[in-house]
Amino acid sequence: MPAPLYKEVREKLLASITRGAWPTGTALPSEAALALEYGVSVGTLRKAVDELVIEKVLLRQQGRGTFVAAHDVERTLYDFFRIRHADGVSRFPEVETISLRRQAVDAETAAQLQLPAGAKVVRIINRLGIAGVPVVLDEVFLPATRFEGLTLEIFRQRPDTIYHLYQHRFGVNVLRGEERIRACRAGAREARLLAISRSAPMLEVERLSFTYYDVPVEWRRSRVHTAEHYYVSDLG
Amino acid sequence: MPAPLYKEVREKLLASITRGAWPTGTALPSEAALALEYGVSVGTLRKAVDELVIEKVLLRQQGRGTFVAAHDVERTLYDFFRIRHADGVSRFPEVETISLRRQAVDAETAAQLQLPAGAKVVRIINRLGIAGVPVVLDEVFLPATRFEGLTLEIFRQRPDTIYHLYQHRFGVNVLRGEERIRACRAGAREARLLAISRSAPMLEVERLSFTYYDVPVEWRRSRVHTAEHYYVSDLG
DNA sequence: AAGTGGTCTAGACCACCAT
DNA sequence: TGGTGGTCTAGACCACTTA
Repeated sequence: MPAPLYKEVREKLLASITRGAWPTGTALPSEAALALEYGVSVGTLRKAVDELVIEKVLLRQQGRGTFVAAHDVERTLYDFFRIRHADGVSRFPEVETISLRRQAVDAETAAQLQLPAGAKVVRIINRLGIAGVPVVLDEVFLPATRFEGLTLEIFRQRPDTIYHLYQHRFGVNVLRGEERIRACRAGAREARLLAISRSAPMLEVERLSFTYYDVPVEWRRSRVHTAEHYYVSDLG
Repeated sequence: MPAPLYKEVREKLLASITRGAWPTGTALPSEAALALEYGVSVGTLRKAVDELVIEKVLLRQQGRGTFVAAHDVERTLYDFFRIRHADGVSRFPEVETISLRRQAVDAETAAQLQLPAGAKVVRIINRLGIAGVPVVLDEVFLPATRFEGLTLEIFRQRPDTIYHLYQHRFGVNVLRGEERIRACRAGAREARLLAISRSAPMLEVERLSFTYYDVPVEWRRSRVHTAEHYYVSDLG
């Protein structure tokens, strides 16, 4: 047999989830019911669910059920925001959206997002502050086809995190990302918007984010002023 | 019952491993034998081993056995070396050890390594090159008591990686690390040893590494020149 | 009390490795 | 061929949540 049974079950579950069989935040049928439906034992069904829980596609709660995971503040703060104040405390940043507009994709972004030349992207510029101090300048690129109808108004008035907005409004579930970091100098724009001196050393962080099946859905380039902050990364 | 049975079995296994019951690289008794010894079912024993495999304390090989994991080049390259050439290819760095000496610990390092004031540390300075180009200047601090007998000779003549040396010569198994990254400017030393201009922007990477039970065993501060290289990090 | 996920068991069979 | 880990099953019982 090429693939183990629990891998096949995992695939069926994932297919159902991406198809929208169970909307974000709702409960799946019980493990016993799913095992019966797929014609496998509960143990095998659980092994399939285990994997999706590790990938944060599903969320188990003892006594309550198994749910399609929803992006919330904790997920964003712990998994997708790697900047800490020098005191070590993890705080949620204040996001101030400066602009949002649609434009033709540039070559670099097209390559990262696997878009054809000439495709349209939504470009959003944000300034992030921590405890009132401006620290990050963000440039976000989204494939326009996946985010039709996204306006500055909607982006600014989201009640929760950016990735929660992607998920509940556009059905785009960001599961993981890859970041590349270089040192750079502040340019005129960073100096002005972050109130720092030109040519101050900064981090340039590029992020490519993926949804189900490793499809890229967001490309961003951030510049981080690390005088009173740092970027954290776990090894091992 | 406070802790599940498989957690207790995990603890017993980990205790035996740290006690040195099975030297690094050797095989444990079979799962059936261990289950019998601990008085649990094979399923429960496997669940305990599963966790230690995820933590990379143990290594399973179908048909051969379960082994105490040994640090090798792949582990170092994929888990503990986050610098890539701009072309995206992952290459193993050339390490050139510039100095090794013992000295009294400074306040910062003492706090990180949880050492008392006045304790001795081994301080090692390395220059790392990628494809012949010097890229990183490393300052490594080790608690002297754990690394008695470590000399420049031994450090330079290790056959394998630095963490493999720690493991097989001093019984120190590095399992995970935490890194903090800031932007900085090259100083006189970086400019001289990496052949770059003074005040060029660089990354300052601080790493605290841990062994079993989250005990810190190594503290290092690196400066990385990112003109032709970048640092990678995975999110999610 | 009923329903959910979490733990644990005992055993069968398969895939792989060494000899 | 014999021993190892990998998969899969069927069922019992426990812990937790909700009503």
